[in-house]
Amino acid sequence: MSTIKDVARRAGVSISTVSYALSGKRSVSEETRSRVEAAVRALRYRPNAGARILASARTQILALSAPMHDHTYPAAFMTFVRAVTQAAHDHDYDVVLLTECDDAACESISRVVSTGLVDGVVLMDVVGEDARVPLLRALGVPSAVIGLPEDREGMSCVDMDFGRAARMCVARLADAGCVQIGLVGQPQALYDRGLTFAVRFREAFQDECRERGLGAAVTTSDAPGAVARLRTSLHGLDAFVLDCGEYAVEQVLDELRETGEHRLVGAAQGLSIVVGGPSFDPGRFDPPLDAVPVDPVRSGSTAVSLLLGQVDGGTAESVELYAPSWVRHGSVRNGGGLA
Amino acid sequence: MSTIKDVARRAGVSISTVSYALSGKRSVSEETRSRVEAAVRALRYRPNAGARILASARTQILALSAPMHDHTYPAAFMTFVRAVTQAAHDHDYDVVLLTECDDAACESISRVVSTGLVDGVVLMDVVGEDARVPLLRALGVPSAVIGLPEDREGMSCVDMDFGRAARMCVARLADAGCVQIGLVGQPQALYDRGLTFAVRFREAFQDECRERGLGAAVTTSDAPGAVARLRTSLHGLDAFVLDCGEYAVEQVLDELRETGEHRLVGAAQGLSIVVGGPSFDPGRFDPPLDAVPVDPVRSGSTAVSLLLGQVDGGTAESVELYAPSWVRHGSVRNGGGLA
DNA sequence: TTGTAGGCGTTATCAA
DNA sequence: TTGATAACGCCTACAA
Repeated sequence: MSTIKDVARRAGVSISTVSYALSGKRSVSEETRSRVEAAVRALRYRPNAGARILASARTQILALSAPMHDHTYPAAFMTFVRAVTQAAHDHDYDVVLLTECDDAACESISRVVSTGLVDGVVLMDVVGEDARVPLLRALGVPSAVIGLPEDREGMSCVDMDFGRAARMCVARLADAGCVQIGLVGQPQALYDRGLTFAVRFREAFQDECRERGLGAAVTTSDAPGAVARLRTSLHGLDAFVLDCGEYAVEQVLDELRETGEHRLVGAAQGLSIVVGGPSFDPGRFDPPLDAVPVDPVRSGSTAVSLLLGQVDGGTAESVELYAPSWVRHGSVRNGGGLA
Repeated sequence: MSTIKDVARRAGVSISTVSYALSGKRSVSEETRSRVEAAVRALRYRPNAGARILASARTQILALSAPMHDHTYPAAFMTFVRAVTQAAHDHDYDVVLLTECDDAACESISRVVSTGLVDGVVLMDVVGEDARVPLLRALGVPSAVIGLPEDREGMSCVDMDFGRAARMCVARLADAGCVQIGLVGQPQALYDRGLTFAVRFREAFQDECRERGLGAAVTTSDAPGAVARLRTSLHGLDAFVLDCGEYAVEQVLDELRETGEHRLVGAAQGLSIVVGGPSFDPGRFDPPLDAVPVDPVRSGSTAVSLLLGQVDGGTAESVELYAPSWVRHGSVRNGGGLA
């Protein structure tokens, strides 16, 4: 491996000139610059990461804390991880992936931060009272949170507005003439863990139904039979909101299939269905389903931008809850009150 | 942030003594060691990553090249990524995740290697003629491949023996008395890309059926209707081998459900089904399915071990194809010829 | 058992 | 516009 010294010698200039020619942090004559560039190419020079980090106190690396536990949805995990790494690479950053949970997650974060391995930390999969949040604050490291922890003083957060998403689902169903709405929520464990997107969605769903005087029932997607469970507590059910994983959506459709009701999804006299906040494609079900999907790319790139803003000396504390948008596939009657 | 200098001063020893006390690379008296440790705790000292990397030419970081394209299975991706990061952490290594595909994947790899950011590279999702393989060889960097590229001279590879897995599926079905076997393979795109596990499985399936004089038919899982397609080309179908994604497995079961055949899966006169090489749980289907699953933890930890062996000066070139093992859930009649 | 000191490859300050 | 040179923080021969 050739070093900056070799480049300097070959280009007939000093080391510092090479450094500046490459970083552009001070002006260099056109002629020297091209001599330096030629030498760089000839020697296939690449600045050494360790030396650069030591001298500049910038690593061009950020940590992504993406804890993986039994209830992690693979599709969501993958999509968000991809979005964050993509956004990071767009800004010439690499990503160190930390997959531990709970205490081990905190230990990993403190290790990479306090050894100076990373310039900042992105948090995925946050819960209401997330131990990583006070940790990041204590460490005083640039950071961004995908999700909405309770305690967000001084934190930068980004997420879809799941409350608004739930209200949007209810509103459209109501506009379409539905009056008895059942929610198939996440597995109970997610609420117990306090995953904020799930909690926010469910609460807003109930609030909106109450405010509109609609019948509402709620169940979780731990076991099959969600449709039957909802029907026992709410008669005349005419719409479903599915805030659950891909597989649970399939189970609901299977249940409807047994009675042939799946053929009437979206029909004037049939059931209406909408999926809340999926990170998978709601159009590939049979029948295709309307949805209010999250936007992982937006979440990821916003998180990275918020983070890098702090690295460059900016301030933190900004919460970006972006508006949900509706994706129509015809599973809500009357086109969701708009047709 | 306190440095090794602060620790040395506080402990009343020299810098090198602190270094040695912490690394254990030379003996230190019990008394000084404890004084050093006390100082480390008091100052919350953590060695600086950049400095350590620069001085030691070891980064304790490895790159995981896990290209994400449209056909990537989320569950498999997640499981393997987790396994690799877990194994790396067990060896005090961090993982830089590279998600780009094709040329961009190669560029990322050469960047992190030639800047000296990583000590080695793990490859996931390799295809037969994978451009990353010759690249790694040219770079002369420690590496390990999860999968089996054509050209593996000087490479360390690990994977389940998918050929043997396919033969095992056929053998058990044959032992159970099945004579007409249909394979639902991966989407065509995976074969076109040359993903080795898919190709190896399919070829071995066909070979084994031929050698045993069994009827065999093959289709892909691009579109629903796999069962019907197989039946048009093979009459009297009595067994299925499913080497495909989770969703495609569901579709096959749905198809059988329409005719009520799903109730006879595994029965003496019914259909037999086995899933080849899944990284998802085959027991959660209805009915639960027998399978010959991959072992992502084994693949990941073996890959990391092979890699770190090279970092410590060992040699490369070793191919570990571990034997498949059968997971029984009752979807093959006669218990797979063993009951 | 411990200390001294050179070097790792950059960046950035200070002169020129 | 350019060049010396002092950090950056740690590791590790070499000495004692």
